[in-house]
Amino acid sequence: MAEKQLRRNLAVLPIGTVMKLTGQTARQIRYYETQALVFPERTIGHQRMFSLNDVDRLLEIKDYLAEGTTMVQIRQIYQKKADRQRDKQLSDEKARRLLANELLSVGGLVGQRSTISQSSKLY
DNA sequence: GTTCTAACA
DNA sequence: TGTTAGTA
Repeated sequence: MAEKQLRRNLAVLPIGTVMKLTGQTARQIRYYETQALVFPERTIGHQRMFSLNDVDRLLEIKDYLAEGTTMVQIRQIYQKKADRQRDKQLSDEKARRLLANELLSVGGLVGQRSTISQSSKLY
């Protein structure tokens, strides 16, 4: 499941393909990048390479615009979404650290017990 | 031939 | 946002 999501983030599409996929002009697509709505990678020759997720994002933007949503509003929507994802990531990391610490302490106790039992055998 | 940046009769 | 100029 995480592998699929990883592939969707692979930047493999040149702007010409994205134009056909989204029906948007190169001018628009580049403008949306300046608005931090999509984040295409760059080749060594500075050419933009978009991922499948970028295409989805562009299609979403297209719908928002069709509904009359302004660029400012769209930017805020994705900004907040990005913030929520950042917070979730942070809380996930915190949870992992807590779990890791618990496992470590349990392992430590087990180690102590075995040490105790071993030492009790010695007596 | 495609894409990029910058600029505007 | 369109379009064009000069590049890479």
